[in-house]
Amino acid sequence: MSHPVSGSTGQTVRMAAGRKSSKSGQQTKDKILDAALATVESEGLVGASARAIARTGDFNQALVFYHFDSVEGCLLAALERAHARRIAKFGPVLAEVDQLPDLVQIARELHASPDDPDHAALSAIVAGWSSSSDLGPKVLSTLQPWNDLLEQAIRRVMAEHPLSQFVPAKELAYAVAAMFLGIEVMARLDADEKQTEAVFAALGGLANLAGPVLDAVGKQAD
Amino acid sequence: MSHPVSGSTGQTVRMAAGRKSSKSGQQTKDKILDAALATVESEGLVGASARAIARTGDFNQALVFYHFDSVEGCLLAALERAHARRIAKFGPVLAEVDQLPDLVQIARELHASPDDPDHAALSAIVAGWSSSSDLGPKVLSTLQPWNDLLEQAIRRVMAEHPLSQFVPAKELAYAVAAMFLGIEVMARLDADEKQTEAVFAALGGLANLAGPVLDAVGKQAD
DNA sequence: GTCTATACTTGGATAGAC
DNA sequence: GTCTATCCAAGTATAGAC
Repeated sequence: MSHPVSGSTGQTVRMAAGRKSSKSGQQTKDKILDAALATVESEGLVGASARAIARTGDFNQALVFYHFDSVEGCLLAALERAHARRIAKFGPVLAEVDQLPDLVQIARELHASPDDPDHAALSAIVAGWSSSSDLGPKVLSTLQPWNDLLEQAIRRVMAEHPLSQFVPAKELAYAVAAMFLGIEVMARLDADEKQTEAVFAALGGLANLAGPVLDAVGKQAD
Repeated sequence: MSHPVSGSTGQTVRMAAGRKSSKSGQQTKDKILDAALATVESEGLVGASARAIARTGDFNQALVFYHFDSVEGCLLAALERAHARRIAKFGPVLAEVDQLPDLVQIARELHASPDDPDHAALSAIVAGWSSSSDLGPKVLSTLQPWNDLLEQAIRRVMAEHPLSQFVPAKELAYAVAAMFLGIEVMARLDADEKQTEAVFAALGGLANLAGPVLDAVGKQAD
């Protein structure tokens, strides 16, 4: 069935003492992670069993355990890789934001970037793993960079504003991150994208409003 | 709606031709739903199988299928019952809110009411079922009352303010609901409650700030 | 009408082939 | 080092007892 060594001739580069190149291993890992995310997206987190993942990617289900020890480990690795990608792509932009509308715009792009099909799966994993033991902390630490970036962005937005001292940036960043997570979760429940679009549009509008309002308050505070 | 015949003695009332009262059936149903929520809370949504639920409630696992057809059906029923309870309890209060700080306060109470252990399970189900087909819409319609209540509350908060016409209450309600959902999801990932507490406190502070700010802008707009 | 014993399906994990 | 055949546990669901 199928072709485990598609494309390449299976050229396992020979290294010292019978060790093969780790290249094929890495490729397989990537293939598994791709399949894992795709499966979560199509079947939901509950339906993402090792077998289902293997069906999606057309490989033997035991590979999941060989490469990642367990299904949970596999999904965690997928989560981490996808987040790393997204941070790499959006982190630099986010690090420059100093206006509220830009922040909303980035969230909007994060929500629906066509080249990033992982997206829907991410919120499903984060949300679905509000379960026990050691997974929570690990997921949380994967998410942490976003919070940090958001916190700094909020500080830049409020910089030099007279009210900035009353705005707890860390907690607000947490709340904003929670909001975007919540929107993703709701979007997955909702069939039509239009409502989500409307919400982002409304947030954008409010963000545009916030600038002048804060300015007005700033003047009045003088 | 709660117990139609609460307060009676709990005997199996004999009816014509060997039919028993449906009361025992209802009691069993409630027992199952209680166990279902408790299981989601302790094992996570993924771990909430019929067997796990039955273990928690100490009954035969097949009862889940007899009374609710499927595990999904059981969890959906549990979700609906719990939300109905919460709406019954907090709906009237929410319907009176006309100030931002009160809104945050209600969210805070919703988050941790000691007599309502269902809470953590709810967000887990909502979040985890961002999966396929017909579940999404059903969950969404269960959630709808909250959105409506929030929308009206926002309209009352903004009533007669010069900027009210620029605030899309429906979309903002959606975003606020998403935020609270997101906070619950994050809270389940997080081990310590302190961070969540801090976030609610910060939101409360900001809400207190918002009143004067909006007033100031209102004056300036004249 | 209510519940249990049991049949059958799928999933996780490993011992061993290549 | 990579992958497959196979085992056993756990899951869903029903046929039939009470």
